[in-house]
Amino acid sequence: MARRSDHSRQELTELALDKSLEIIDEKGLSGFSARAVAERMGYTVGTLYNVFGSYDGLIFRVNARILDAWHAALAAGLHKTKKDKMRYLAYAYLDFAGRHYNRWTTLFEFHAKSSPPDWYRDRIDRHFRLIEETLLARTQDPHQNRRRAKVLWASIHGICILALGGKLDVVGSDSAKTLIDDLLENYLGAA
Amino acid sequence: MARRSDHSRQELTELALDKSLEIIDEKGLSGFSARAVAERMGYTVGTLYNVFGSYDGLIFRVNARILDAWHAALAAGLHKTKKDKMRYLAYAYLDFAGRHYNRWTTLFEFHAKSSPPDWYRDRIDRHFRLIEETLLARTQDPHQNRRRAKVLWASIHGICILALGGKLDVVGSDSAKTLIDDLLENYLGAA
DNA sequence: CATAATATTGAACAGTGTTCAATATTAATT
DNA sequence: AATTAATATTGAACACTGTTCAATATTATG
Repeated sequence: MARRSDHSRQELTELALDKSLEIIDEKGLSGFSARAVAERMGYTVGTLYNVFGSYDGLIFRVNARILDAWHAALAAGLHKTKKDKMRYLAYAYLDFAGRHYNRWTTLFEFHAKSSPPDWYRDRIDRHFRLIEETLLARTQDPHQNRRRAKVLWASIHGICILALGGKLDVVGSDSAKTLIDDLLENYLGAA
Repeated sequence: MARRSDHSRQELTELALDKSLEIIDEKGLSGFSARAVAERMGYTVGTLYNVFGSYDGLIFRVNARILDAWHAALAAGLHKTKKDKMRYLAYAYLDFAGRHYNRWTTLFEFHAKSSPPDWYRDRIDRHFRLIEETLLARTQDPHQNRRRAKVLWASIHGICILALGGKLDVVGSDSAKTLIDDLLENYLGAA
């Protein structure tokens, strides 16, 4: 039996999240389970439930981790970019989704039974604000800006999720990148 | 015990698909299970597996039904529409997704372990061709046409899935319809 | 009418999230 | 230091999932 002094509560959550991402990287969400995580931690399901309360509670934390990494990857290069920030953002979006495909799809394949906690919604908002602020360099009208941000956000998401999921017959020249180029060219070029 | 003369094989599949859609309409994919379908049919799981082979096999058939209904809804009004067919198509897309939300999300929430059968891919292609052909009225270059169809297809999909899923803060004026309008206006207006 | 063929059943299996009494470990108190 | 209170950990149990398959019931065939 694992002694309770082996890991503090915080170390325990850290360990759980690490092992969770490990499993997701290896097998995706379908290979993910509470018992699988517990086993890799060297603990049992009970302990996991004592820490996270429920399966949903655990995955929300895992997804928050993924969102944090994703946001960091987007924001990092954005500050260094001077011209055409919007295009950089879209590329970086696609790049992360492709590089960490299993983590990225987990964000959307997971359908919680309960509604997301506040700290999770905050991370979604933060993600969205990135596009909104990048667009702000182009437009001044805040209403129009928000609407355009939503359209671009949703469109880029749609392109990534269908293209990377192999549901758009994207081969050769018509890669996901090309589609994003086409979207930005025509949508923003006209606006 | 149900006699095997009660329903022919075809009647059996029909019954199963009907009950499946019934459950999905009521509870969504999370309330859907092989046993639940069998129970409503008045049979047992074994019979269901004898007919459909596997859970994935069943759901692919259910989803094909949903795609058929969706395609019919899109195509029906499209032929009657004269001007701005593209806008009609996008509206009809959104309308079906909203009117039969549980059926629509089932199409995307279901993640098969096996790759889809040919007759399923055909239905996806047929769906995509609708946009492609509608666009053809605008452009002549087939390469450009295909690319634009993909971009629009993915973008509209992204808008619907995020907006209807409540992940875009779409309230008041910024409804999903408004976003679609904005997309078509700017993307096609420039092209 | 006997036999071959097959449709249907229901129990069994391994897996899932979830709960919770029993136990082991630590902290607090005397 | 010994006892007691508090809590972390366990593992069995529950209801559910998809899946399999021998046994049985039903129908078709010779």
